[in-house]
Amino acid sequence: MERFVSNYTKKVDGKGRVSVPPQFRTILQRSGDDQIYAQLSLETQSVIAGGASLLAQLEARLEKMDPFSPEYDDWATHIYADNHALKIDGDGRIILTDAIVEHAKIKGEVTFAGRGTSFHLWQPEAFEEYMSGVRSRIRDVRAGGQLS
Amino acid sequence: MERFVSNYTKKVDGKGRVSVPPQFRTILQRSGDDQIYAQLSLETQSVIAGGASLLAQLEARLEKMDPFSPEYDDWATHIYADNHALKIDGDGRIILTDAIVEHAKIKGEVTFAGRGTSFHLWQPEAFEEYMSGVRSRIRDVRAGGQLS
DNA sequence: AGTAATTCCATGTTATTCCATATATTCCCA
DNA sequence: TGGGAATATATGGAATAACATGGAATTACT
Repeated sequence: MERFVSNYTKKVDGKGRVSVPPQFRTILQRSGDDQIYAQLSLETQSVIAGGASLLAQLEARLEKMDPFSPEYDDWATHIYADNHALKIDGDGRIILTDAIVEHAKIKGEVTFAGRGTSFHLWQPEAFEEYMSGVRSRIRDVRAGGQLS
Repeated sequence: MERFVSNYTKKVDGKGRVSVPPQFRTILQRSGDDQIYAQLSLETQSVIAGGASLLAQLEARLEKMDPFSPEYDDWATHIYADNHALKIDGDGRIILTDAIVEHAKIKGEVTFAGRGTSFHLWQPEAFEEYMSGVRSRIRDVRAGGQLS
């Protein structure tokens, strides 16, 4: 399976439309996806996005749980109710929902950040901050001798 | 099978009419449902809704029980008597029964929340409260190291 | 006939699709 | 390797279609 790699920042117009980076669009098309599943992240002010395989991945975790447990209810509710299906239109654009825009504090621009089998949506500055945190944490671990 | 994903809030008019979100309506139509089975939730002030497959799912649980046990009677009664069949009219609307409105404390607006093979009906504020509980419980589990 | 329920219709609103142009990218050949 | 043409993308706006919503008309019930 092809991976979502690199990051791209795109403009959002007044109607909430954004054109999906062609590199990502191609991957989605090839796996037969005509829409993006976008889930609000619980850890950061970002959105986890991907094709049908992303939803399948989440559902696989769900299926390992006891269907009558409260944990199952919580997880299932989050997976489906906090998930937004964004159709890719004829021009390769998606429309961000209000919930997504509010959660990620998006205003004018969005960054699409590759994450392998999925990608994340960020407000550009928030993404930069997050990235510098990521980088310095990795550096710290290395300095401590964990990695060569 | 297609999943009920995302959440949508709709107005309820004086006659109790609500238009079903087109995304959900399409899924129901495609599976041949012209009505919605709506069951009062025993856990929360919400209503569990879906097509014929939802009822089939509930009946499957019933069939695993001893038909001569008191539990069977209770469960069977709940499945059928606490269940309201809501016809979808020509304009894509359903009419909420008084029992549903009272149980979910609906007043003016309802939220349709996707739950995969079914969806839930909530009074909008109650839904938001429920969701923040769901999200924080999942976050707590993760912080405790249960999930990555 | 009176009442309630359902279907039908009208209209404003929203969402989606379509189109046009500017810009960028790729490809081909000199 | 440097144009330059062809193709693809980005982006805004216009046209079209779908939807939401209230009320009226019709039907069913008693």
